[in-house]
Amino acid sequence: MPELPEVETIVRGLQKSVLGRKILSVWIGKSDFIDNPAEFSRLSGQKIAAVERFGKFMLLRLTNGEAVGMAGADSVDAVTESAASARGEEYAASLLVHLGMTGQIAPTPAHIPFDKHTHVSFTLDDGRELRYTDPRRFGRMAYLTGELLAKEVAGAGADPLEVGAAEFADRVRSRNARIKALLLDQSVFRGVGNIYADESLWRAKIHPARVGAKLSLKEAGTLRRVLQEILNRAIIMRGSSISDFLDANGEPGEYQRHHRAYGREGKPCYRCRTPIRRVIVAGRSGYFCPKCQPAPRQRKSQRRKTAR
DNA sequence: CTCGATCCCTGGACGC
DNA sequence: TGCGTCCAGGGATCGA
Repeated sequence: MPELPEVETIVRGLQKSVLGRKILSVWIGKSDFIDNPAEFSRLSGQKIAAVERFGKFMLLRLTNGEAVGMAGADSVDAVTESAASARGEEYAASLLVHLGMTGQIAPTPAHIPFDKHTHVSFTLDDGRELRYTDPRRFGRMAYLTGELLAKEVAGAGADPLEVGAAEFADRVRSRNARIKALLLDQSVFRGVGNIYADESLWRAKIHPARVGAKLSLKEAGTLRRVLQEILNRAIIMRGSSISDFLDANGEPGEYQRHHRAYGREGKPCYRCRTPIRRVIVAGRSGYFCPKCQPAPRQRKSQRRKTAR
């Protein structure tokens, strides 16, 4: 399940492998995970000018190989466009890619047969094909121009690696939802998923069902610090390979070896040896140490819902 | 606002 | 070997 570190790993791989390549043509198989598949024909002829990560999204920034301006664009517009482009502020369009649970994207030599679940393939000008493969199709792709992209970006939460202590504490402590739900909410912090939520809560010794507003300033500060440490460390280790995550070179990440809570139900806590437990919080499995991460006093609305 | 439930989808685990 | 069943889970959506 690609979260921030895994997406960052893939983005860095794509920056090395496809930056500057021109898309010659597009092939689409199943398209039910694409916002606007008809628009994809516009990708032909465009150049991949940048690859960026935005939360769990990847953005392939595109510049038009041909004249950028619309019909009738005069030279002033052309100069403006060029200057803006040089500053890296504007692109003709962007291809938004979300890997969902099982999505993979990688350049592949054209002679290699398609994987069973390859749904999109971009033929590049160097003979390779940038292929998107996703068995469960929980991912998402969209061809976005400036305004659509702006709308997409507007609702996103803070980047957990960039957010300051004050803003982090405010985003958490102004909410009555449980901290696990807040960490998973992409409109609060963009990029955090189940693994790194559990890992950071374990490190901060905070129970996943604690209410955001009831965290102390000190707890919020600790949580931010360990979350950033964990994400940065995971990026260095090229992410966690839980199911089938592979980086751009087909190599698994290493960070799963450092998991302290996620997936460790019944195994001893690395701090106190108490068996790790699993609960459902915010509709997701949550792994935690019942001793190190003491449960909050029960609210009437959250009585035991985990039995089934 | 916050919650749980439901759906999307397929592969893998498990039971027989 | 081969079924059937259950489950995982990011995110959208809906009703409570």
